[in-house]
Amino acid sequence: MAATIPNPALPNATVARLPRYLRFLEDIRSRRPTVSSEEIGLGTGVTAAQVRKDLSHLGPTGTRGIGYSTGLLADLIARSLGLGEPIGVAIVGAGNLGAALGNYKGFPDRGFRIVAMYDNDSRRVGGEVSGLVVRPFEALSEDASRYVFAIAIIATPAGAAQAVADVLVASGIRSILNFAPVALRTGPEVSVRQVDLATELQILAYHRSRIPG
Amino acid sequence: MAATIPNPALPNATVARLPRYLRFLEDIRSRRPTVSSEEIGLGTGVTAAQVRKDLSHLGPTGTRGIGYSTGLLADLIARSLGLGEPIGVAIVGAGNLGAALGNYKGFPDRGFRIVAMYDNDSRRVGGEVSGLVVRPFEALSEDASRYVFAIAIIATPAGAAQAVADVLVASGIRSILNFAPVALRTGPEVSVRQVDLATELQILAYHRSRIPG
DNA sequence: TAGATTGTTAATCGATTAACAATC
DNA sequence: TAGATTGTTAATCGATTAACAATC
Repeated sequence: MAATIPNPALPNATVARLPRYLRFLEDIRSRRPTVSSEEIGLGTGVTAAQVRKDLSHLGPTGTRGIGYSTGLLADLIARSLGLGEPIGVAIVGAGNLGAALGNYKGFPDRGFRIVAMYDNDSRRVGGEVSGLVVRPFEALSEDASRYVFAIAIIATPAGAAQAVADVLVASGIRSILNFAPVALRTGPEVSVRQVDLATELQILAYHRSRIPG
Repeated sequence: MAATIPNPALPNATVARLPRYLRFLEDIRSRRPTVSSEEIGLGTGVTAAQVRKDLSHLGPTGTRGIGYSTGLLADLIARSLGLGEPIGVAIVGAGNLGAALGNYKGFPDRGFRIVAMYDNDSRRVGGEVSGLVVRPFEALSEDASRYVFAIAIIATPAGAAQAVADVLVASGIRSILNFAPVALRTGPEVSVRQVDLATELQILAYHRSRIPG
Protein backbone atom coordinates (compact mmCIF):
# COMPACT_ATOMS: atom_id res chain seq x y z
CA MET A 1 0.00 0.00 0.00
CA ALA A 2 1.23 3.46 -0.90
CA ALA A 3 2.14 5.84 1.86
CA THR A 4 -0.86 8.04 2.59
CA ILE A 5 -0.41 11.76 2.65
CA PRO A 6 -2.34 13.13 5.58
CA ASN A 7 -5.02 15.56 4.46
CA PRO A 8 -4.30 19.13 5.38
CA ALA A 9 -6.57 20.51 8.07
CA LEU A 10 -9.62 22.30 6.72
CA PRO A 11 -10.39 25.85 7.87
CA ASN A 12 -12.81 25.82 10.79
CA ALA A 13 -15.37 27.89 8.97
CA THR A 14 -15.30 25.40 6.12
CA VAL A 15 -15.75 22.45 8.45
CA ALA A 16 -18.78 24.17 9.94
CA ARG A 17 -20.39 24.54 6.51
CA LEU A 18 -19.62 21.15 5.00
CA PRO A 19 -22.42 19.44 6.96
CA ARG A 20 -24.91 21.87 5.47
CA TYR A 21 -23.71 21.21 1.96
CA LEU A 22 -23.85 17.51 2.65
CA ARG A 23 -27.40 17.66 3.85
CA PHE A 24 -28.49 19.62 0.84
CA LEU A 25 -26.68 17.30 -1.56
CA GLU A 26 -28.25 14.21 0.00
CA ASP A 27 -31.59 15.91 -0.30
CA ILE A 28 -31.31 16.53 -4.04
CA ARG A 29 -29.14 13.52 -4.85
CA SER A 30 -31.87 11.39 -6.34
CA ARG A 31 -33.23 14.21 -8.48
CA ARG A 32 -30.11 15.96 -9.74
CA PRO A 33 -27.03 14.28 -11.17
CA THR A 34 -25.04 17.52 -11.14
CA VAL A 35 -25.32 20.79 -9.31
CA SER A 36 -23.54 24.15 -9.56
CA SER A 37 -21.93 26.14 -6.77
CA GLU A 38 -24.66 28.71 -7.27
CA GLU A 39 -27.39 26.16 -6.65
CA ILE A 40 -25.61 24.80 -3.60
CA GLY A 41 -25.31 28.32 -2.32
CA LEU A 42 -28.98 29.04 -2.88
CA GLY A 43 -29.94 25.85 -1.09
CA THR A 44 -27.73 26.43 1.90
CA GLY A 45 -27.69 30.19 2.32
CA VAL A 46 -24.06 30.68 1.35
CA THR A 47 -22.59 32.65 -1.56
CA ALA A 48 -21.49 30.70 -4.63
CA ALA A 49 -17.94 31.99 -4.23
CA GLN A 50 -17.85 30.74 -0.67
CA VAL A 51 -19.10 27.33 -1.74
CA ARG A 52 -16.37 27.02 -4.38
CA LYS A 53 -13.72 28.20 -1.97
CA ASP A 54 -14.83 25.67 0.64
CA LEU A 55 -14.95 22.82 -1.84
CA SER A 56 -11.56 23.74 -3.27
CA HIS A 57 -10.03 22.62 0.03
CA LEU A 58 -11.19 19.09 -0.73
CA GLY A 59 -9.25 19.00 -3.98
CA PRO A 60 -10.59 19.39 -7.51
CA THR A 61 -14.17 18.28 -7.14
CA GLY A 62 -16.13 19.78 -9.98
CA THR A 63 -16.01 20.13 -13.75
CA ARG A 64 -15.71 23.55 -15.33
CA GLY A 65 -18.74 24.41 -17.38
CA ILE A 66 -20.75 21.59 -15.81
CA GLY A 67 -20.72 21.79 -12.03
CA TYR A 68 -20.33 19.10 -9.39
CA SER A 69 -21.51 15.50 -9.49
CA THR A 70 -24.06 15.45 -6.70
CA GLY A 71 -23.32 11.93 -5.57
CA LEU A 72 -19.55 12.10 -5.84
CA LEU A 73 -19.45 15.40 -3.98
CA ALA A 74 -21.74 14.15 -1.22
CA ASP A 75 -19.58 11.09 -0.76
CA LEU A 76 -16.40 13.15 -0.74
CA ILE A 77 -17.75 15.53 1.88
CA ALA A 78 -18.95 12.65 4.04
CA ARG A 79 -15.51 11.09 3.83
CA SER A 80 -13.81 14.40 4.59
CA LEU A 81 -15.92 14.74 7.71
CA GLY A 82 -14.93 11.29 8.90
CA LEU A 83 -18.39 9.81 8.38
CA GLY A 84 -18.37 6.16 7.43
CA GLU A 85 -19.82 3.52 9.67
CA PRO A 86 -22.50 4.99 11.94
CA ILE A 87 -20.82 6.66 14.92
CA GLY A 88 -22.06 5.61 18.36
CA VAL A 89 -23.32 8.37 20.66
CA ALA A 90 -24.12 8.26 24.37
CA ILE A 91 -26.46 10.77 25.98
CA VAL A 92 -25.96 11.79 29.59
CA GLY A 93 -29.08 13.25 31.16
CA ALA A 94 -32.44 11.72 30.35
CA GLY A 95 -34.62 14.69 31.18
CA ASN A 96 -36.76 16.48 28.64
CA LEU A 97 -33.89 17.54 26.44
CA GLY A 98 -31.94 14.29 26.69
CA ALA A 99 -35.03 12.27 25.87
CA ALA A 100 -35.84 14.52 22.93
CA LEU A 101 -32.32 14.06 21.60
CA GLY A 102 -32.61 10.32 22.09
CA ASN A 103 -35.72 10.32 19.94
CA TYR A 104 -34.43 12.84 17.42
CA LYS A 105 -35.06 11.57 13.91
CA GLY A 106 -32.29 13.60 12.36
CA PHE A 107 -29.37 11.64 13.79
CA PRO A 108 -29.63 8.20 12.17
CA ASP A 109 -29.81 9.61 8.64
CA ARG A 110 -26.77 11.70 9.18
CA GLY A 111 -24.31 9.17 10.47
CA PHE A 112 -25.06 8.73 14.16
CA ARG A 113 -26.61 6.10 16.35
CA ILE A 114 -27.62 6.65 19.97
CA VAL A 115 -26.33 3.58 21.78
CA ALA A 116 -26.77 4.45 25.46
CA MET A 117 -28.52 6.87 27.78
CA TYR A 118 -27.50 7.72 31.34
CA ASP A 119 -29.00 9.58 34.26
CA ASN A 120 -28.36 9.95 37.94
CA ASP A 121 -31.95 10.33 39.01
CA SER A 122 -33.32 7.00 40.25
CA ARG A 123 -36.74 7.96 38.91
CA ARG A 124 -35.33 7.96 35.43
CA VAL A 125 -32.91 5.07 35.63
CA GLY A 126 -34.56 1.94 34.27
CA GLY A 127 -36.99 3.96 32.19
CA GLU A 128 -37.02 3.65 28.44
CA VAL A 129 -36.13 6.26 25.84
CA SER A 130 -36.38 5.38 22.20
CA GLY A 131 -35.86 1.69 22.83
CA LEU A 132 -32.94 2.18 25.22
CA VAL A 133 -33.08 1.55 28.93
CA VAL A 134 -31.71 4.50 30.87
CA ARG A 135 -28.66 3.37 32.82
CA PRO A 136 -27.15 4.81 36.00
CA PHE A 137 -24.41 7.30 35.30
CA GLU A 138 -22.01 5.34 37.51
CA ALA A 139 -22.13 2.58 34.93
CA LEU A 140 -20.82 4.77 32.13
CA SER A 141 -17.13 4.30 32.71
CA GLU A 142 -17.39 0.56 32.63
CA ASP A 143 -19.88 0.62 29.74
CA ALA A 144 -17.51 2.67 27.59
CA SER A 145 -15.72 -0.47 26.49
CA ARG A 146 -18.84 -2.57 25.88
CA TYR A 147 -21.21 -0.09 24.28
CA VAL A 148 -19.09 1.57 21.66
CA PHE A 149 -19.61 5.29 21.64
CA ALA A 150 -17.15 7.86 20.38
CA ILE A 151 -19.20 10.93 21.15
CA ALA A 152 -21.12 11.91 24.27
CA ILE A 153 -23.90 14.46 24.59
CA ILE A 154 -24.26 16.26 27.91
CA ALA A 155 -27.90 17.16 28.54
CA THR A 156 -27.72 17.65 32.29
CA PRO A 157 -28.31 20.75 34.40
CA ALA A 158 -25.42 23.23 34.39
CA GLY A 159 -24.26 22.25 37.84
CA ALA A 160 -23.55 18.66 36.88
CA ALA A 161 -21.90 19.21 33.52
CA GLN A 162 -18.26 19.61 34.54
CA ALA A 163 -18.30 16.49 36.71
CA VAL A 164 -19.92 14.55 33.88
CA ALA A 165 -17.30 15.84 31.45
CA ASP A 166 -14.51 14.73 33.80
CA VAL A 167 -15.91 11.21 33.92
CA LEU A 168 -16.37 11.14 30.16
CA VAL A 169 -12.80 12.19 29.51
CA ALA A 170 -11.50 9.72 32.08
CA SER A 171 -13.49 7.06 30.24
CA GLY A 172 -11.72 7.85 27.00
CA ILE A 173 -14.33 10.03 25.29
CA ARG A 174 -12.70 12.71 23.16
CA SER A 175 -15.76 14.36 21.59
CA ILE A 176 -18.44 16.11 23.62
CA LEU A 177 -21.54 18.02 22.61
CA ASN A 178 -22.53 20.11 25.60
CA PHE A 179 -26.03 21.53 26.06
CA ALA A 180 -25.41 22.71 29.62
CA PRO A 181 -24.79 26.47 29.65
CA VAL A 182 -21.30 26.32 31.18
CA ALA A 183 -17.85 26.35 29.67
CA LEU A 184 -16.34 22.92 30.16
CA ARG A 185 -12.73 22.69 31.18
CA THR A 186 -11.04 19.86 29.37
CA GLY A 187 -7.63 19.16 27.96
CA PRO A 188 -6.68 20.06 24.40
CA GLU A 189 -7.15 16.46 23.30
CA VAL A 190 -10.91 16.80 23.78
CA SER A 191 -13.18 18.44 21.22
CA VAL A 192 -16.13 20.22 22.77
CA ARG A 193 -19.01 21.83 20.95
CA GLN A 194 -21.33 23.97 22.98
CA VAL A 195 -24.97 24.56 22.14
CA ASP A 196 -26.60 27.06 24.45
CA LEU A 197 -30.27 27.47 23.68
CA ALA A 198 -30.86 30.59 25.77
CA THR A 199 -27.77 32.19 24.25
CA GLU A 200 -29.29 31.77 20.80
CA LEU A 201 -32.42 33.58 21.92
CA GLN A 202 -30.34 36.33 23.52
CA ILE A 203 -28.48 36.90 20.26
CA LEU A 204 -31.84 37.26 18.53
CA ALA A 205 -32.93 39.64 21.27
CA TYR A 206 -29.92 41.84 20.54
CA HIS A 207 -30.70 42.17 16.85
CA ARG A 208 -34.36 42.74 17.62
CA SER A 209 -33.52 45.55 20.02
CA ARG A 210 -31.63 47.35 17.30
CA ILE A 211 -34.43 47.48 14.80
CA PRO A 212 -35.77 51.02 14.54
CA GLY A 213 -39.40 51.38 15.42
CA MET B 1 -34.90 64.65 27.56
CA ALA B 2 -31.53 64.79 25.86
CA ALA B 3 -31.19 63.41 22.38
CA THR B 4 -30.01 59.83 22.59
CA ILE B 5 -27.04 58.75 20.57
CA PRO B 6 -27.78 55.37 19.07
CA ASN B 7 -25.32 52.75 20.30
CA PRO B 8 -22.89 51.62 17.66
CA ALA B 9 -23.42 48.07 16.48
CA LEU B 10 -21.37 45.51 18.36
CA PRO B 11 -19.17 43.08 16.41
CA ASN B 12 -20.98 39.82 15.75
CA ALA B 13 -18.40 37.78 17.57
CA THR B 14 -18.82 39.99 20.62
CA VAL B 15 -22.60 39.66 20.56
CA ALA B 16 -22.21 35.90 20.50
CA ARG B 17 -20.04 35.95 23.63
CA LEU B 18 -21.93 38.49 25.74
CA PRO B 19 -24.62 35.95 26.73
CA ARG B 20 -21.91 33.68 28.10
CA TYR B 21 -20.39 36.44 30.14
CA LEU B 22 -23.83 37.37 31.37
CA ARG B 23 -24.60 33.87 32.49
CA PHE B 24 -21.34 33.59 34.35
CA LEU B 25 -21.78 36.98 36.02
CA GLU B 26 -25.30 36.14 37.19
CA ASP B 27 -23.92 32.90 38.54
CA ILE B 28 -21.27 34.56 40.71
CA ARG B 29 -23.16 37.77 41.35
CA SER B 30 -24.24 36.99 44.91
CA ARG B 31 -20.78 35.78 45.92
CA ARG B 32 -18.45 38.26 44.24
CA PRO B 33 -18.80 42.04 44.21
CA THR B 34 -16.05 42.49 41.65
CA VAL B 35 -14.44 40.26 39.07
CA SER B 36 -11.44 40.58 36.75
CA SER B 37 -11.28 39.97 33.03
CA GLU B 38 -9.05 37.01 33.80
CA GLU B 39 -11.67 35.42 36.04
CA ILE B 40 -14.42 36.03 33.50
CA GLY B 41 -12.23 34.44 30.88
CA LEU B 42 -11.55 31.42 33.06
CA GLY B 43 -15.22 30.99 33.76
CA THR B 44 -16.32 31.27 30.17
CA GLY B 45 -13.47 29.75 28.20
CA VAL B 46 -12.30 32.97 26.58
CA THR B 47 -8.94 34.75 26.90
CA ALA B 48 -8.74 37.70 29.28
CA ALA B 49 -7.69 39.98 26.40
CA GLN B 50 -10.72 38.93 24.43
CA VAL B 51 -12.99 39.64 27.39
CA ARG B 52 -11.59 43.13 27.81
CA LYS B 53 -11.84 43.82 24.11
CA ASP B 54 -15.46 42.69 24.03
CA LEU B 55 -16.40 44.73 27.08
CA SER B 56 -14.65 47.80 25.74
CA HIS B 57 -17.35 48.01 23.08
CA LEU B 58 -19.89 48.68 25.81
CA GLY B 59 -18.00 51.75 27.01
CA PRO B 60 -15.73 52.06 30.04
CA THR B 61 -17.07 49.35 32.31
CA GLY B 62 -14.34 48.47 34.76
CA THR B 63 -11.92 50.09 37.12
CA ARG B 64 -8.18 49.77 36.56
CA GLY B 65 -6.49 47.91 39.33
CA ILE B 66 -9.81 46.60 40.62
CA GLY B 67 -11.80 44.87 37.89
CA TYR B 68 -15.48 44.99 37.03
CA SER B 69 -18.44 45.37 39.37
CA THR B 70 -20.22 42.07 38.91
CA GLY B 71 -23.71 43.47 39.25
CA LEU B 72 -23.21 46.61 37.21
CA LEU B 73 -21.56 44.68 34.42
CA ALA B 74 -24.27 42.04 34.35
CA ASP B 75 -26.93 44.72 34.15
CA LEU B 76 -25.07 46.56 31.42
CA ILE B 77 -24.68 43.44 29.32
CA ALA B 78 -28.34 42.55 29.77
CA ARG B 79 -29.30 46.03 28.64
CA SER B 80 -26.91 45.89 25.70
CA LEU B 81 -28.52 42.66 24.58
CA GLY B 82 -31.97 44.19 24.72
CA LEU B 83 -33.10 42.11 27.68
CA GLY B 84 -35.55 43.87 29.95
CA GLU B 85 -39.06 42.66 30.38
CA PRO B 86 -39.31 38.92 29.67
CA ILE B 87 -39.53 38.37 25.93
CA GLY B 88 -42.41 36.21 24.67
CA VAL B 89 -41.52 33.18 22.57
CA ALA B 90 -43.76 30.92 20.49
CA ILE B 91 -42.76 27.38 19.59
CA VAL B 92 -43.92 25.83 16.35
CA GLY B 93 -43.79 22.05 16.38
CA ALA B 94 -44.81 20.20 19.53
CA GLY B 95 -42.97 16.96 18.89
CA ASN B 96 -40.18 15.68 21.09
CA LEU B 97 -37.90 18.62 20.52
CA GLY B 98 -40.59 21.29 20.67
CA ALA B 99 -41.97 19.86 23.88
CA ALA B 100 -38.50 19.65 25.41
CA LEU B 101 -37.93 23.30 24.53
CA GLY B 102 -41.29 24.20 26.01
CA ASN B 103 -40.24 22.60 29.26
CA TYR B 104 -36.66 23.86 29.18
CA LYS B 105 -35.75 25.35 32.53
CA GLY B 106 -33.04 27.56 31.15
CA PHE B 107 -35.30 30.03 29.36
CA PRO B 108 -37.23 31.79 32.14
CA ASP B 109 -34.07 32.69 34.08
CA ARG B 110 -32.49 34.20 31.06
CA GLY B 111 -35.16 36.55 29.87
CA PHE B 112 -37.66 34.47 27.94
CA ARG B 113 -41.14 33.18 28.43
CA ILE B 114 -42.80 30.57 26.26
CA VAL B 115 -46.26 31.93 25.60
CA ALA B 116 -47.67 29.66 22.93
CA MET B 117 -47.12 26.32 21.22
CA TYR B 118 -48.36 25.27 17.81
CA ASP B 119 -48.58 22.09 15.81
CA ASN B 120 -50.33 20.85 12.72
CA ASP B 121 -50.83 17.29 13.85
CA SER B 122 -54.34 16.82 15.22
CA ARG B 123 -53.00 14.25 17.66
CA ARG B 124 -50.94 16.96 19.31
CA VAL B 125 -53.29 19.90 19.07
CA GLY B 126 -55.19 20.28 22.32
CA GLY B 127 -52.49 18.46 24.26
CA GLU B 128 -50.62 20.20 27.01
CA VAL B 129 -46.95 21.12 27.18
CA SER B 130 -45.63 22.84 30.25
CA GLY B 131 -48.99 24.34 31.13
CA LEU B 132 -49.75 25.50 27.59
CA VAL B 133 -52.40 23.98 25.36
CA VAL B 134 -50.99 23.18 21.93
CA ARG B 135 -52.85 25.22 19.35
CA PRO B 136 -53.38 24.54 15.65
CA PHE B 137 -50.79 26.21 13.48
CA GLU B 138 -53.52 27.89 11.43
CA ALA B 139 -54.32 29.95 14.52
CA LEU B 140 -50.87 31.48 14.76
CA SER B 141 -51.36 34.41 12.46
CA GLU B 142 -54.41 35.59 14.32
CA ASP B 143 -52.86 34.80 17.70
CA ALA B 144 -49.83 36.94 16.97
CA SER B 145 -51.67 40.04 18.10
CA ARG B 146 -53.21 38.53 21.23
CA TYR B 147 -50.42 36.40 22.59
CA VAL B 148 -47.45 38.67 22.48
CA PHE B 149 -44.40 36.91 21.15
CA ALA B 150 -41.44 38.54 19.50
CA ILE B 151 -39.47 35.41 18.77
CA ALA B 152 -40.54 32.09 17.25
CA ILE B 153 -38.79 28.76 17.47
CA ILE B 154 -39.21 26.35 14.58
CA ALA B 155 -39.04 22.76 15.80
CA THR B 156 -40.77 21.07 12.88
CA PRO B 157 -39.44 18.53 10.39
CA ALA B 158 -37.24 20.01 7.68
CA GLY B 159 -39.93 19.78 5.04
CA ALA B 160 -42.30 22.09 6.88
CA ALA B 161 -39.84 24.73 8.04
CA GLN B 162 -39.88 27.13 5.09
CA ALA B 163 -43.69 27.27 4.98
CA VAL B 164 -43.75 27.90 8.72
CA ALA B 165 -41.18 30.66 8.35
CA ASP B 166 -43.24 32.30 5.64
CA VAL B 167 -46.30 32.38 7.88
CA LEU B 168 -44.25 33.69 10.79
CA VAL B 169 -42.81 36.53 8.75
CA ALA B 170 -46.23 37.36 7.32
CA SER B 171 -47.48 37.52 10.92
CA GLY B 172 -44.88 40.09 11.82
CA ILE B 173 -42.28 37.92 13.52
CA ARG B 174 -38.77 39.22 12.90
CA SER B 175 -36.69 36.79 15.00
CA ILE B 176 -36.57 33.07 14.33
CA LEU B 177 -34.61 30.27 15.95
CA ASN B 178 -34.65 27.38 13.51
CA PHE B 179 -33.95 23.80 14.55
CA ALA B 180 -34.96 22.31 11.21
CA PRO B 181 -31.87 21.44 9.18
CA VAL B 182 -32.64 23.66 6.21
CA ALA B 183 -31.57 27.16 5.27
CA LEU B 184 -34.58 29.43 5.58
CA ARG B 185 -35.14 32.04 2.94
CA THR B 186 -36.33 35.25 4.48
CA GLY B 187 -35.90 38.92 3.83
CA PRO B 188 -33.08 40.96 5.36
CA GLU B 189 -35.44 42.35 8.00
CA VAL B 190 -35.66 38.94 9.64
CA SER B 191 -32.98 37.59 12.00
CA VAL B 192 -32.57 33.84 11.79
CA ARG B 193 -30.38 31.69 14.00
CA GLN B 194 -29.91 28.13 12.94
CA VAL B 195 -29.17 25.30 15.34
CA ASP B 196 -28.53 22.03 13.57
CA LEU B 197 -27.96 19.20 16.01
CA ALA B 198 -26.63 16.67 13.52
CA THR B 199 -24.27 19.29 12.12
CA GLU B 200 -22.75 19.71 15.56
CA LEU B 201 -22.08 15.99 15.75
CA GLN B 202 -20.61 16.00 12.25
CA ILE B 203 -18.19 18.74 13.20
CA LEU B 204 -17.10 16.63 16.16
CA ALA B 205 -16.76 13.66 13.82
CA TYR B 206 -14.38 15.67 11.66
CA HIS B 207 -12.06 16.52 14.51
CA ARG B 208 -12.23 12.98 15.82
CA SER B 209 -11.24 11.59 12.43
CA ARG B 210 -8.11 13.69 12.45
CA ILE B 211 -6.74 12.43 15.74
CA PRO B 212 -3.79 10.13 15.07
CA GLY B 213 -4.25 6.62 16.34
C1' DT C 1 4.33 54.05 46.55
C1' DA C 2 3.85 49.29 44.59
C1' DG C 3 0.82 46.04 42.72
C1' DA C 4 -3.08 45.07 40.01
C1' DT C 5 -5.82 45.41 36.21
C1' DT C 6 -8.17 48.03 32.69
C1' DG C 7 -8.67 50.08 28.04
C1' DT C 8 -6.39 50.72 23.79
C1' DT C 9 -3.13 50.18 20.16
C1' DA C 10 -0.74 47.80 16.58
C1' DA C 11 0.35 43.44 14.61
C1' DT C 12 -1.25 39.21 13.16
C1' DC C 13 -4.24 35.97 11.68
C1' DG C 14 -8.10 33.86 9.36
C1' DA C 15 -12.29 34.36 6.59
C1' DT C 16 -14.83 36.44 2.93
C1' DT C 17 -15.45 38.54 -1.41
C1' DA C 18 -14.83 39.69 -6.20
C1' DA C 19 -12.82 39.02 -10.34
C1' DC C 20 -11.23 36.23 -13.96
C1' DA C 21 -8.28 32.92 -16.40
C1' DA C 22 -8.76 28.12 -17.23
C1' DT C 23 -11.36 24.78 -19.36
C1' DC C 24 -15.32 21.79 -19.95
C1' DT D 1 -17.04 27.80 -31.26
C1' DA D 2 -19.91 30.02 -27.52
C1' DG D 3 -21.68 29.59 -23.06
C1' DA D 4 -21.20 27.93 -18.56
C1' DT D 5 -18.91 27.22 -14.51
C1' DT D 6 -14.92 25.89 -11.86
C1' DG D 7 -10.61 26.78 -9.24
C1' DT D 8 -7.53 30.28 -7.88
C1' DT D 9 -5.74 34.72 -7.01
C1' DA D 10 -5.50 39.14 -4.80
C1' DA D 11 -7.89 42.48 -2.14
C1' DT D 12 -10.64 43.35 1.65
C1' DC D 13 -12.63 42.73 5.82
C1' DG D 14 -13.27 41.38 10.56
C1' DA D 15 -11.54 38.96 14.63
C1' DT D 16 -7.90 37.75 17.71
C1' DT D 17 -3.76 38.38 20.16
C1' DA D 18 -0.05 40.57 22.63
C1' DA D 19 1.88 44.28 24.65
C1' DC D 20 1.74 48.19 27.49
C1' DA D 21 0.57 52.91 28.98
C1' DA D 22 -2.92 54.61 31.97
C1' DT D 23 -4.61 54.62 36.38
C1' DC D 24 -6.96 52.77 40.40
